[in-house]
Amino acid sequence: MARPTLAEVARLAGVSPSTASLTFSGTGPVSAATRERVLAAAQELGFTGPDPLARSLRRGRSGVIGVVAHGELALHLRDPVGIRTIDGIADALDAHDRGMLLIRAGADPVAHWANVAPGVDEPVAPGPGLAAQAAMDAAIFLHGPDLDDPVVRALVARGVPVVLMESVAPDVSSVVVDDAKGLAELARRVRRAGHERVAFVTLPWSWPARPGLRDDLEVALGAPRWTSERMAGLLAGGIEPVAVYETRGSLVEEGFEAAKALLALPEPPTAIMALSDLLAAGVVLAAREAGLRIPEDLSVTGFDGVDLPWLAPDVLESVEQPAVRKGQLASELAIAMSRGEEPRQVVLEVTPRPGTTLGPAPRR
Amino acid sequence: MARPTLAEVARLAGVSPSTASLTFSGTGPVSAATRERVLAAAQELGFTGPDPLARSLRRGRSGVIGVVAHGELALHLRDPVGIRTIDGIADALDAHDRGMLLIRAGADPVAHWANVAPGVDEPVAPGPGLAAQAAMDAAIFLHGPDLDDPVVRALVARGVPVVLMESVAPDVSSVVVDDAKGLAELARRVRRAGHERVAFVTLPWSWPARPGLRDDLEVALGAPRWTSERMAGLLAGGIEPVAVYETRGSLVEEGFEAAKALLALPEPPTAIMALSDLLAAGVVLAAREAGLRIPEDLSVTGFDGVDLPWLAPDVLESVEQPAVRKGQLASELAIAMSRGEEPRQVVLEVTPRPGTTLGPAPRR
DNA sequence: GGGCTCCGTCGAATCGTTTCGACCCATACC
DNA sequence: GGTATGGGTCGAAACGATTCGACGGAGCCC
Repeated sequence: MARPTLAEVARLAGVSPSTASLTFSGTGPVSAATRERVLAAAQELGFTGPDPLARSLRRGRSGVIGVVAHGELALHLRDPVGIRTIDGIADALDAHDRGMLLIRAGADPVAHWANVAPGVDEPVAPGPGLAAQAAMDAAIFLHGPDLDDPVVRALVARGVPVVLMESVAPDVSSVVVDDAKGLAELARRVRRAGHERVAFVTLPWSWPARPGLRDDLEVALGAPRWTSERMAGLLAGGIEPVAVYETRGSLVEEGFEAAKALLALPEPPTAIMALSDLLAAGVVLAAREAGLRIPEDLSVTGFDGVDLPWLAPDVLESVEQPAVRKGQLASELAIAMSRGEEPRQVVLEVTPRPGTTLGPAPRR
Repeated sequence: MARPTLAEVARLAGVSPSTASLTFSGTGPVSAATRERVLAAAQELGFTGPDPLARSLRRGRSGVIGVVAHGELALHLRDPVGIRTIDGIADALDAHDRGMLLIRAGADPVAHWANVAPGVDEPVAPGPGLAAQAAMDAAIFLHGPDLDDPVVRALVARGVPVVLMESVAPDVSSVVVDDAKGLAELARRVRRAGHERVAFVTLPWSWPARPGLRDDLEVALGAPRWTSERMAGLLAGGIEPVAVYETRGSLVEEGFEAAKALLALPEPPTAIMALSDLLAAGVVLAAREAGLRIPEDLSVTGFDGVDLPWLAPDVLESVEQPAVRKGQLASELAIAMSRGEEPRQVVLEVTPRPGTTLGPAPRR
C-alpha cells in the first residue's frame, strides 16, 4: 500500500490540506484541538510527516549542501586534516539541520592544474557528473579548484552558490588559511635555533609528481596553491634550503623515502622541514632507523598540527591548522549564501604548535 | 533573474513541454532536428537541465542514498576500516549515479546498546533528526544498530528501505562479515605456533568502557556484536586466555596501554591477540619500548588487515576484512531495494593476512 | 489506392506540498 | 448594538517537471 499523503490525513481529520500542512510545519496558528485531530489522523494512517521531495520543490530548497571532493574521496578521508575539516563541516551543517551530500568529482586537482600548465593542451575534462545533477542549496569544495574547474563551472552555471577552500575567485565565497605566514614563523624558529643546513620535504608540485631531489625551485613556486604558498612561506622565513625533495603526497612512506635520500647526502642537513605532519612523521621514523637522535642530531618540523600518538615519545614541532574551524566556516558561508547572502572571503590564521623535535643545531 | 524552466525553453523552441522533457531525459524518440532546436533554445536561455527537485518529485525518487553514522562521524572516518567501507559505498553509488547523503545520528551504538542492557532503563533516545527529514531512496547504516534503534525505526516507518551492517533483522537487508570464523582460524594458527599463555586485547564491551584487566568474560560475550562475535571466534579457536584487557576503542594508544599492563603481569603472555589492527599496532609499539623482540619474545596478532606503513618493519599477522567489498555490497543492496527488490542478507568471509609478528612460542 | 505500422509530437493529468489572500466568527471596545 | 481586531481555517494557485495515451502523417506492402 502506498504511503499516505497529507491530503488524506486532512480528509480523515476533517480539515483542509492547508490546515494539515500548518500543523506539521509549525508555521501559522492552529488551535490545539485541531492539531490534536490532525495528529491522530496521521497516526491512524501511519503518516510520518510531509514528503521531503514535495516540500523541497514547493519551498525551492532541498536542505542539502553538497561537499565536493576532487579525485579520490579516499585521499581526503585518509588525510587527518581533511577528516577534521569534514568534521567541522558536518558540525555546522548539523547545527543548522542541513544534510551533507558527499560528491566525488572526477578531476584530480593536480591533474587539472597540470592541464592548464603550459605544454599540456588536452584537458582531461571529466564530466561534471553527479555534481551537475543532484539537488543542493550550495556546494563546498574541499580542496583548491578555481573557477575554471569544470565542476565548479557547472554548479555556478546552475546558480548553485559555491564555497571554495584554499582558493579565491570572484562571486564565490572562500575560506583560506594563511599557510605562508605560519610557515614563515616556523622557519624563523628554525633559524633562531641556529640551523644553517636545512632541507625541505614538499608536497607534489608537478604532474605526475616526480619524487626525488629537485633543484628547480622556481617551478614549485608556480605550483598549485597548497604547495607554492607553503614553500613561499618557508623562503619568506629566511631559509635558503640546501636540498629539496618532492614527494607524491602527504604520506608517511613518502616522508620516509625523502629522509633516506636527504640523510644520504654528502653533507646531510641538520634540520628537515616537511610541508605536512605526515611527511614529517616519516622523516622521524627514517631518522630513528638511521640511529639519529631527535632533536640532538636532527631537527624535524611539520605542518598541520595533527595528533600522531604512534610517533611517541616524539611530538612534532609544527604549526596548527584550524581545520575544524575551517570546515565550520565553510558550512556557515554555504548556508548564508543559500539564503541569498553575498559571497564572502575569510582568511584564517595558523598557530604554532611546539613539539619535541626542534632543537639547537648540532655543532659540526 | 530567475532560473529558466523547461517550459520556457519549450516555448522558445516552439515545441511542447513534453517534447522538451523527452529531449533532456533521453527517454522516448525525438527527431534530431527537434533536439537541436531545443538544445539551442536551452543554450540561449542558460537552461542547464531540468530542476532536480521537480524531477525527483515527479519520479518519486531522489537518487540519493543515505549513509548513517552513529555517534561521532569522526570515529568512523578515523577508523581505517570505516574509511575503506565508505570508499566501497561511494564506488558503487557513483557507478549507479547515486548521491551519498552522509548523516550523523545522535545515538552512539554502544550507548544505545547500554540502554537496552539490563540495569539501564532510561534510554537516551535522541531525536531521529535529519534522518527522518531528508529525502533518500534507501539508507545504509554503517555500524550495527538493530531494528530497535530509533533512527532505523524512523526510516522504516517512513518506508525507506534499510541496509544494516554487522547486524541482521527481518525486513531489512544486511551485510555482515564472518568475524568469528576468521578469528577462530587465527587462533588456531597461534595455537599451532605453540603458544599457551595468550592474552586478549578487546574492544569495549561495556558502557562506559572500563579499560583494564577484566575477568568476567561471560559479560563480554553478551556485548554488542562486534565485540562478542570476535571474542567468541577466539574462544572457538580453542584458546583459553590467561588475561583479557578491555579498551575504550580501536585506537593505537589503547593498545599501547593494554600491552603495558599485560606485559607487567607476573607471568606475561607469549602472545597477545588484539581485536583490531590499531590495537595490535599499539601492542607492538609497547613491546618495542619494553625491549622485546617480535616475534621472538612476543607474538602479536590483529584483525582488519589495514595498511600501517609506519609500523615498519613489522607487518601485523592479521585477518583481512573485505571492507571495500562490504561497502560496495551495501550500496548495491540499497539500490536494489530502492527499486523495489526484496531485502537480502549477505555474509562475507575474511581471509588470513600473514605478517611478521607471529612466531613460535619462546621456550620458557 | 487502401489499410497497417511506426515514428514523432502533443495535451493533460499528476507528483505532494506550501503559501497567500480571503473569509468567518468571536471577542473587545466604544 | 455596531464596528474594529485578530485568531483560526479554507480555496486555489503555484513549484517544475514526467508520463501516458492519443493523434497525425509518412512509408510500406499487397
